[in-house]
Amino acid sequence: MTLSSNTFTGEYRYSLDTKGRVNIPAKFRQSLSKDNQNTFIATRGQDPCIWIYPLIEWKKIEDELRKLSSVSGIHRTFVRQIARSATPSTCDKQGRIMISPSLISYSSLSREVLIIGMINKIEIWNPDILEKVDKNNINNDPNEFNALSDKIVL
Amino acid sequence: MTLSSNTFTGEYRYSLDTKGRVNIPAKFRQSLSKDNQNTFIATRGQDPCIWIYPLIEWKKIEDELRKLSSVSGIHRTFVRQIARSATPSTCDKQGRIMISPSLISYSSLSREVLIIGMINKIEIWNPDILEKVDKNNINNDPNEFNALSDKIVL
DNA sequence: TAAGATTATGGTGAATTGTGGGTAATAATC
DNA sequence: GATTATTACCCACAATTCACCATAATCTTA
Repeated sequence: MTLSSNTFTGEYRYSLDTKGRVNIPAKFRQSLSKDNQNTFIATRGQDPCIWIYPLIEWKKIEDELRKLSSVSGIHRTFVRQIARSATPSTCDKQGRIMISPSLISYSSLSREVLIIGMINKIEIWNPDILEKVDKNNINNDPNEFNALSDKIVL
Repeated sequence: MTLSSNTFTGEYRYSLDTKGRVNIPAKFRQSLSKDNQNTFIATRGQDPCIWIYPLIEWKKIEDELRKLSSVSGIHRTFVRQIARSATPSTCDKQGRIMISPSLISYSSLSREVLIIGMINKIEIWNPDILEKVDKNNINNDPNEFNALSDKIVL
């Protein structure tokens, strides 16, 4: 009840059950505004993880994608990557959503999953893979973020 | 009652109890405006410490983070670092907030902690680590700040 | 010095939450 | 139309979380 609606933060270790369902953390569900009708859109992330948007947030993405001209090959590829795997899913009464087999294999999920609040969306990771990605990022220039100081004040 | 609301200054030595709770100094609590609902958001600092924002201040950060495009890898990493560890916590009747185990380990907190007012946020340090960081900074170019003269008047 | 505020510490219990699995309803396939 | 596969709903259980209470010690202020 404290954060803005449709805003997600925090990190949770949950499990993907044998039916391909995964729980949406209660805190995330509470943050959802009514007009989402408990519905999310799951799609391939730009990293090897799953991105999950609340319906309302997804519609903003749709609008952005519409603006990309399909005359450009890169644009087509980009739109295709995101659009083809986007699948809507509604929470069941226990607060879980279903993840499609193709998304599960894309993000190499097994039983244990890491759920991360990313402000306007949710990420689902295989914990081992995120760890590797993290290490990779650290090995890059640690002052990498400095350039962001023009864009954002903390 | 003298400073603007939601503005923090000063330094305090407090203790982290065995349940991971830490007291927010009374002076800081008194400085909080009502619309914060006694709620803070704790997250990883850019230094090895914890950053604690009053709810209202955090919402500004949220807005900034929303503007960063997830098409950029650096932006994703940046948002993830901050968002994944961001956890809201409301003061209990004793004036304490809960600190998550992952934040405690990130900032290497043990029983004794140093709480520092940083104007728009609060920092929580392991005193030993801050001392080291301070020494390090001194060893750098003492004129390092000069470049800031365009940005701030003292 | 006395009274009031503030901090330190830990215990308790009610409410919530994550998880597993059974079953009925619906959709898809042949 | 019959059979199979898929999906969503329901119930149950164990574990955790978290807010509240109580109390002692310390510090501040009148």
